[in-house]
Amino acid sequence: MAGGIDACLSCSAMLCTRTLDRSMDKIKQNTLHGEVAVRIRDMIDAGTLAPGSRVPEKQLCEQFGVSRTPLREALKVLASEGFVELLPNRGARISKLTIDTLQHTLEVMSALEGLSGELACAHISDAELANIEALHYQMLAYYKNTNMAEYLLTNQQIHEAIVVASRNDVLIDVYKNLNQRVRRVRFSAELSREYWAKAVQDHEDIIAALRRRDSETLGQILRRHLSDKVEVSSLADMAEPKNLL
Amino acid sequence: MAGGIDACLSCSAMLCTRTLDRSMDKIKQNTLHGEVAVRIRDMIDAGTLAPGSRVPEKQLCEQFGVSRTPLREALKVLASEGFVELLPNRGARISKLTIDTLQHTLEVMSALEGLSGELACAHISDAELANIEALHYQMLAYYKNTNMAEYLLTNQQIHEAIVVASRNDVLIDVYKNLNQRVRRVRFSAELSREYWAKAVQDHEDIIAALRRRDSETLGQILRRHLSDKVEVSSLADMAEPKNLL
DNA sequence: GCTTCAAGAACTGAATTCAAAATATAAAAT
DNA sequence: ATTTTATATTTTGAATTCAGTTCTTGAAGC
Repeated sequence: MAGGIDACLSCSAMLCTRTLDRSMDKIKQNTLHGEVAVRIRDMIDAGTLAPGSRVPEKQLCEQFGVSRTPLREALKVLASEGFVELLPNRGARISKLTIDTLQHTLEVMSALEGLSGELACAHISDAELANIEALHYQMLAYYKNTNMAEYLLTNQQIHEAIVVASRNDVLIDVYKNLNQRVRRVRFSAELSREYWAKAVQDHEDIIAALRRRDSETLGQILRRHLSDKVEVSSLADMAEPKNLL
Repeated sequence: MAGGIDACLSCSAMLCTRTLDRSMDKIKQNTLHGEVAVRIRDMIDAGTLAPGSRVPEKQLCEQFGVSRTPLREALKVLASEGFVELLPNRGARISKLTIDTLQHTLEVMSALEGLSGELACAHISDAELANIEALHYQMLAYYKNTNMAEYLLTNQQIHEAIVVASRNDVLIDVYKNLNQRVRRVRFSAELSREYWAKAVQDHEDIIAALRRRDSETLGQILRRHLSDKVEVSSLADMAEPKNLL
């Protein structure tokens, strides 16, 4: 059981390597503190740094081979992103991801995806649409095979492609950040048969609206799509029990 | 002319003291780098640090009476928030706020306000609604008196109150951050008579929908309200000419 | 006069140092 | 035996230091 969860988490980390995060890397300059921040985020996702535990500065410095200065710079940034909390004179602690915060984050992401959909209808290229259609059929295949890990990955890629098609850099940036925050639990979700079927139907509608460039409809669907997930799916499974405040 | 702009900018800085920013301060711990970040943000808003110019580390250290360590920590955070850009081996530069970025930011804020409206209908208390109604009538008075500065201030307070009423902390946090990013130009906007009348009508509808707890309608209005502003108002006046890329 | 290059000064990024605070350990008292 | 107090150790926050880079200045060459 624990092994299964671990496997799933590392898969979710891998996913991000394959999708939005790395595709943005062209712009991103390689600062030392930035690299450290990436590593720490990954360790949080992987569970190597447990939510609620203190950040062992010295140990991480040795592990990364850097001094405390860039590490602490990274911690300030991670704090402003919500990954850690700064405790006065007690360093930093890994943030817990409560069900409330998860719900709130997915609500905001829904709103952003809704906007993405509207904007994407105005800006998407034929090539991008074709790519999304291809991902869609691939996803349907995974659904039919009950391959949930690959389904979730492809599903995520579709949503990211729509966000990118919005051509709104602020939107892309904020969405990416929020997605990172919930990464550690999103891909450990166990979808119920019922919900899964509903999500797939949503995606059929999403593709149809996108083909028609029907921004109104696409916006509506996407604003509900993720929020529904929060309500319908086994939310309790997504945020680890120990993370409930 | 320059004096007038300065006055307006300092007013916009003051505004934030009176509204969302400080009301959140209960939670916020006073870290040194955090204080420095606040000061630098204010200096950017006030124009003391000009967009496009390099950040004078040494000078600011002397001015704030701190060493470079906390200052540089603040700069990393400000970079992740988009206020400055980090140039490898060349320190930090104050970000320019282009018209595109402004437009993109207001679009995202619109989407967030739309969600706020929907959530506020479900969660708003009678006291909060009464407060918003009071602000609304106050704002109408400023409109009739053609007092644009106070109008914009009160307008902002209404929108913030709705966002807070959403009871979604992630939403409040992201909105606050985006609002900060555009603070420096938002309150220097010159509204046309025509647009101004339209905005006021929107607000009548907003209050009405809020009273009815009509989340559908309120969401729709709010999703358009700010975006319209972008299209209708004198956008060119909002982003300083020198900020156009 | 203008450009090119070199030496020095200033600045940046990151490691190190140091004082203050927190934590752990050990001794004393109940 | 348990709690309290005192001391030592560790950790944190921030200043300082230092190597490497960029910028400035001025002389040499075209």
